[in-house]
Amino acid sequence: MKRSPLTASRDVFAAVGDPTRRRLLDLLSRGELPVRRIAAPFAMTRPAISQHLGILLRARLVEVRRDGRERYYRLHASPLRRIHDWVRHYERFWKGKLTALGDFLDAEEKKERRR
Amino acid sequence: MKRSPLTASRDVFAAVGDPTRRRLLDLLSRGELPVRRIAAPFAMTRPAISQHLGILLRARLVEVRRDGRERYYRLHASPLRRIHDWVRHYERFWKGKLTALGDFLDAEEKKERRR
DNA sequence: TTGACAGGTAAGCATCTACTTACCTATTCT
DNA sequence: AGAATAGGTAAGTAGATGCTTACCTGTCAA
Repeated sequence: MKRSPLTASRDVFAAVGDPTRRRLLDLLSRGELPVRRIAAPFAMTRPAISQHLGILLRARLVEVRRDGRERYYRLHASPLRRIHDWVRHYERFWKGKLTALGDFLDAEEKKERRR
Repeated sequence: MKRSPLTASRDVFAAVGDPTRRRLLDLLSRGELPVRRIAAPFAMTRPAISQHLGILLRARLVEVRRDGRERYYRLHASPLRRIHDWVRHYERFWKGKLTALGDFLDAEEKKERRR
């Protein structure tokens, strides 16, 4: 699978694949914040946070609002819907409702393969 | 955020962050398959697929069963629950139910900050 | 207007990642 | 037994990632 240099910037899955960025979203789910405030609880420099925010921005997971010299970032959760929908497909598997059917299908497929 | 060399191996989010691995899970959701069958539809060599399966295995997203010289991989969806739970937390945001409250909280926080 | 603050951005670096090819072991088929 | 098949694993590589420091612009306050 080709991965252009900006994959994580666009792909919600990749964007959320990083634990720091997940923490950022969690933090922003409490309400909008200026960068300085966002960066404070993290053990990394502000530019690093800025870069993570840039990735979240390009994945449309956050929005910015300028106010004087500050930039307030706020959560924009809707792209997470894509992940939600994808995972939801698998819900039936871990809920066990499909175990029997799954096994049945597996067996059927094995028969198929033998032909 | 420190990332040991095997991060993706353990972290479900990272494991699922890769599009190829997502496709693998989708494929396996139809039933178990031997590696050769799994690799067929992918435009990449079998060892590459083997490595991806290794990562999914360490993330406990798949299980293997040996049968002669073949190894049947099958989906083990339950770790996806973690992602589901995490995303579900944000559901209320994109459903818009919290927009008004969100704005209210933002406003409150701004007042707070001004003090 | 000069300095301090907010924050984006470039350059550089160490490491990780997603592949490849080459090779090895276990099993089955003749 | 010997060849073919299934598939794991090592080593190498190009490029992506996650940081850092250095620097720049825009805004506010004295």
